[in-house]
Amino acid sequence: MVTPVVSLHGGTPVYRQIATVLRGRILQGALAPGVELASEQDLASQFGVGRDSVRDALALLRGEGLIETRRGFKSRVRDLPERQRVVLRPGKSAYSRMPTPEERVEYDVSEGVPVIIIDGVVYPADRFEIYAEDRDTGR
Amino acid sequence: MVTPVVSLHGGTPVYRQIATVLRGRILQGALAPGVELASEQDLASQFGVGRDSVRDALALLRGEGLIETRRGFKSRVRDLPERQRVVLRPGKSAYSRMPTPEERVEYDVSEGVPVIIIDGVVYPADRFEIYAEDRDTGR
DNA sequence: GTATATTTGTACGTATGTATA
DNA sequence: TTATACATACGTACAAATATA
Repeated sequence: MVTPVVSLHGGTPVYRQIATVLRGRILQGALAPGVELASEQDLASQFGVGRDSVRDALALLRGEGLIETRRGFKSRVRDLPERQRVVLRPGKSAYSRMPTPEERVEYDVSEGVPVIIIDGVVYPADRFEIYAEDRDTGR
Repeated sequence: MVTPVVSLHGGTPVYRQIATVLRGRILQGALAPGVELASEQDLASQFGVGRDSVRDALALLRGEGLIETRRGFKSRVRDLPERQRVVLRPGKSAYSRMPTPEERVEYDVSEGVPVIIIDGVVYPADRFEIYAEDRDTGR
């Protein structure tokens, strides 16, 4: 396979071009959940760019919740768990926002993952979804 | 006022220390919504660090939805609009995640702002909240 | 158990591009 | 036109966490 073209003169920043390539591989399945990406150094060599551009690209993907990175490890494609239902009772409301650093630690929320707030209770949005209960059927 | 202490040897990375200081000023009200922050260059001088550390700190705050940055402008504290209610009908579910780059453009979603998905419809989470309709009262 | 290498994180620098004032 | 400000992209160096020999 030929290394996808990344050009300095295409108008689009290099790091976004790289992010687009990697995002495509993830969404298309070439990079399956749980799979490790190449190291930043290797990606930089493969794309013929500096490590900075690769890191910016990976930061974008992290921000989209597509990959997760830990120091000492290569980046991995995120394995999205099934979302559990949280019932939103009639008359109640819910909103979503990014977590504070403290909340990220307390609830073990990955980068690029919002939280949902119901009655002041925090639900990481990658593990929970909201469900409006149907009174008639009770489910 | 004395410039808050930022130390290279405190264990906590400099850019996080700076983010903590600025976040505190925002949440405490010293930096009100709509107010401009000092330029990256000035902040770097004030804190006695490189521009990179300041930029990393601002990126954190952007990711938390606290500030917004536009090329050519100084960063500004975000002015959060009131959230409009979106009714979640009984039996329906909603979830939240970070938007794709395309969605961010299409729906004009700022950095650090998640989206809520109901029936495939995208709602920027800083402008909408979910409401479970109460059938008895109709509101 | 101890080094050594690998990998990401942090922090600095420089230069240039693009948008605004 | 000029100056300012943020964005991009390159580089270096070292720290911290992990994996390996």
